[in-house]
Amino acid sequence: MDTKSKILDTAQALVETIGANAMSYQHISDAVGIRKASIHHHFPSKEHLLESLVARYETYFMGVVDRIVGSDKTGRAKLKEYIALFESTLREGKRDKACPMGMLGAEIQTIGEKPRRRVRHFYSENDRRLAAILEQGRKDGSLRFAGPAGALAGLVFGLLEGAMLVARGRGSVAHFRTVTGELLKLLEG
Amino acid sequence: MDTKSKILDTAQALVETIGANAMSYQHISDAVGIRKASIHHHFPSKEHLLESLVARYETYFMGVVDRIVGSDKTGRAKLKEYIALFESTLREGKRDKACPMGMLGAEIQTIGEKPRRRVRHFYSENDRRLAAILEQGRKDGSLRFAGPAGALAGLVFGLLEGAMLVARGRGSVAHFRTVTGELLKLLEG
DNA sequence: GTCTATAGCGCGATAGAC
DNA sequence: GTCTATCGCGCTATAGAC
Repeated sequence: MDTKSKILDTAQALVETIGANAMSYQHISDAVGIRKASIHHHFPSKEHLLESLVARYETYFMGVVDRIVGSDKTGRAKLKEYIALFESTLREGKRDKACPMGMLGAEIQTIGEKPRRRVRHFYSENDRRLAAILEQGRKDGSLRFAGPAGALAGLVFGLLEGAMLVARGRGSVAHFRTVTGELLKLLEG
Repeated sequence: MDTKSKILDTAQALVETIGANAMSYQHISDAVGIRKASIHHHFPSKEHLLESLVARYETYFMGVVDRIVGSDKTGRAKLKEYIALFESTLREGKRDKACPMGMLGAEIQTIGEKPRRRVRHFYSENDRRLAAILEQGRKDGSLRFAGPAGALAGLVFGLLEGAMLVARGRGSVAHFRTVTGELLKLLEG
């Protein structure tokens, strides 16, 4: 695997556990096994690094979600798979991880203009796909709710981000599972 | 107002906007109008400062919530007031603010052991009160849901924290209102 | 209780050799 | 593309005068 990807992998893991503000070139240097100056060769500034990180994550995440959307399942089954994506991040590694887009959302005022725009773009792209899943569920009868699917998509995504942060704060994946189970119950009427 | 309170007020506003990691003694020094060394006289270390901040916020917040719980209203009306607390924080000041306990939840790995314990304690105390509001709503018929009220309390709180972060990321209080409106619709059956 | 002064460190970033 | 070396800054924290 090339150095650039190794740097991004490490940076992403750091954002997921301690956040972008607490992450440093020194951390990445130690983990990847190259010097700080070499990181600057690939990513001239921290803002560039974060921008690349968000762009890569959006490509990866939307690819996974697109496969879920395009599969041959009920809306409710797709929603369950979507939720499972977040739970798998939470369970990853030794220490609980939060969604990188949730962490960067919390740090949105300090990450710089370009990363900020990328994070907003991620939110928009995600909402479109999640709304499509929910709308399908309503049409095929596997989910029950009133009003625009986009509004409910905002609820579901906000819930997943918040529940991850709280669950991690409590050191409890069980808490996350309880909360998402509750959501599914509400949407099954 | 005494210096200690001024320092805590400023620190809290900073946590709500940029987070604990981005907040520095220099920021507080500039805003309060005293020197960095004077802040250390009141709070020997940043960890002490954060610990006091969370303790004070819990006392304040639970006091407000207790008044809501003890009032003569339906469970649904109380839930609306509880939600309004979060929206008022989001609208506060020039730049959108997030809930300080949500911000510290995101930064939970880097704030130190004592503040971490206080944040967890806040979550527990909050859940008890929110569950009581929801349970009352179910009994008086103003809210409809199945299963333990504690599980739904986790859902509601997670949603509020997450929706605040996402709404702030999008620079849109309207997003928060849409999402919380959607939650109330789901709980009204 | 507030001040000046400073220690000591880690940060992001750059210059230039190889 | 990676290295050594270093710059300049901001950070938390401390010592000691007033």
